[in-house]
Amino acid sequence: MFHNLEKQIQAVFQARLREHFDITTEIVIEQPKQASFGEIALPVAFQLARSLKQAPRKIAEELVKLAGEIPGVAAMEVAGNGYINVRFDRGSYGAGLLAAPETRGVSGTKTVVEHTNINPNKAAHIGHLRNAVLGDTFVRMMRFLGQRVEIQNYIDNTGVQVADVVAGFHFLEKKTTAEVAALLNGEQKFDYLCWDLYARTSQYYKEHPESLAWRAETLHSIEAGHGELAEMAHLVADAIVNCHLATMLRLNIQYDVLPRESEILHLQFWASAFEQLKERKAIYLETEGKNKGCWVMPSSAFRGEDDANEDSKVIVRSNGTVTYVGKDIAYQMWKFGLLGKDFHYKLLTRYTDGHPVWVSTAEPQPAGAPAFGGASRVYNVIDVRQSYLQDVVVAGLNALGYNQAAENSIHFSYEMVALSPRCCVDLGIELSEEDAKRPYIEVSGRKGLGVKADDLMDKLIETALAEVVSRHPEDNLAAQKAVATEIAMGALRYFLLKYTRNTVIAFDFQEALSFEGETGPYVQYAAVRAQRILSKLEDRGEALPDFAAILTRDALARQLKDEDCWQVLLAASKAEAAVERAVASGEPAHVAKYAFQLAQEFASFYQKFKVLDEPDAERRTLLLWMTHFFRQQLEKTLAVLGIAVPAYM
RNA sequence: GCGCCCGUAGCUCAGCUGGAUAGAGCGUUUGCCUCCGGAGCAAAAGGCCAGAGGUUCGAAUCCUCUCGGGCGCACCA
Repeated sequence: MFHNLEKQIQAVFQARLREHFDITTEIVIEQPKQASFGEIALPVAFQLARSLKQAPRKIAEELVKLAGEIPGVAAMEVAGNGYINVRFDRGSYGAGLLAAPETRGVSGTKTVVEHTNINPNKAAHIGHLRNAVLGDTFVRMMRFLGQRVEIQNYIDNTGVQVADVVAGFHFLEKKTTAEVAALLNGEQKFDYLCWDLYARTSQYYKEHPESLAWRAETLHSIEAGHGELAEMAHLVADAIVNCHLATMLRLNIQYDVLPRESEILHLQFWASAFEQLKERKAIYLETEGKNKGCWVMPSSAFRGEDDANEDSKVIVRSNGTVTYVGKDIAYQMWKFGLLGKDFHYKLLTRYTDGHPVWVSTAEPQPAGAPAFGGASRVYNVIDVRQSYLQDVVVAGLNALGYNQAAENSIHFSYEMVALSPRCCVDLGIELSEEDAKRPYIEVSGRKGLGVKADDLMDKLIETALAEVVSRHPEDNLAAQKAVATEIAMGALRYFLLKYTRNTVIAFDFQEALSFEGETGPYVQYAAVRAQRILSKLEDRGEALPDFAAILTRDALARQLKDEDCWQVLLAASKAEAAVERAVASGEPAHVAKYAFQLAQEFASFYQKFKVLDEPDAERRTLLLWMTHFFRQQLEKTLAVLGIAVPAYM
């Protein structure tokens, strides 16, 4: 509704400018500094002042005259040096909201979002959570706007990190595959056990460099695809993937398909990409220097001509094996349907709502899997430190002549989650004097330094449960736990989303565990209170009034003269516009910010108006409708953020 | 050395493609439960937007330089 009206007003001004001044320009719309100035403001006169050689104010006055009557607009005023402030016709705006819920079609082209991508060798930590929550929320945002999106979670089940844990089990702990298998259902969570083992193995390498031969042997076995070590690697990786899926599900994060590196190798995805790269001369065989014997991509391809003297990037090592970037180019080509090959898929599991998760496999399977990949746009949610490698992947596509795909390959980058020095102290981690002075300490899987995702969630639930129990001692424990869980997960998702992507989060328990102020629970609380008013109405034996029948356009115009009511309604009507803007700017934080502002508006409304005790019938109906509308918009916005509305708080 | 990002209230952060008097939350101070539950509301204090130049009607936002901080630049992923 809000957005449509904006578009109409833009169109009118554009048309008038064309007709009378022969000018084609974008009509910028902004929010007036003060709400009392109107609903939207147009600074267009300033833009034109120069070319028309007239004072902005004069131009603005003329434009207002030329614009004439616009449906849905009550008045336009020139203010300041030349702003055009537009006031909506409140009656018709309200009637529009009441009449037509917004509907959207579903787009035909597919977008792929790749996120999570955790090495399957240890428990997930908060840094992984930021990745998954950002990716998941961005998917929800796009789906909300009617776009078709496929969620991929890439599994590097054949890499160094898995190999190190396998080497730890086999060489350090002298365990057989059967013995490792027995640990899967043991007392300690398997991903936690591997977390410790990974840190221990890394430490052992450091102290005994000769033991790095274990890694080489393990990697070799994994690549060959048979033997005890390869078998153990599969066991470990598959088990950890299941742990990760369970961890993410706690935050309501699901996937469509898990493409695995083992299949990229076995199905020879790289061979196809390699042929194309050689044919197009995107890479060449280096014959001298330190990269002699490697296939490399010249730096000019991904750095620009100015830095042509920079190092080129090795794609195939002198021993014939392909690097990570090479595999990633092949994988990226597959996502766009440009590789000429596909995985086979088998059903890995179904979520309780029936949604299937597929996993790649090397053997042909009976039909049943949907068509994956073949996207027209791809978002890779990867932290900003890998920008350089993502640039190389895009350069690869460009060098192959796939410029369209290159252009639609988006590195959805974000900054890391680090630990605040205080947080390290809380965790009992000793810091060097130098580190203690730093603004934040980087998480390190190799050192076992970090906050595990499941631990954090447990702690949040525990904290929330204490609150719930003290506020609602009458309810049973299971219900209390369910509510506490929704609050805790809401708090966590909001915490990870409130920062814009390129802000480093210095993690701090005190802030993450807060349920007051700009937090998820604050927003949830607003929705719960709105719902509570509506259920109180039922408790009193009343049904929801027939809003449309009572709230005619005239009645709305009458009632919405109240500035406070109008502002709340206006804010609530902007949910769709807020999501649209956030998708355009690629910033989930904007949706979080909007949700918070909306909750603030309602909290204020709630304090000011006693909805159920309102004596005037028409006004009471309006307040009830606003409460209902607000609740609906808030729930919708929270759903986009992946946050539930608890039954009570 | 080269490249990218950042520097806004005591602290943590917003500030959409330049636009009206720079905004939140936390913390501090002060009010508000005869209630649709206070995980809340109302209000106060708190700013040379790191610094210096420039571009223009107009700069926290764009350009240049300086200072301070972070991250990249493997035959690791």
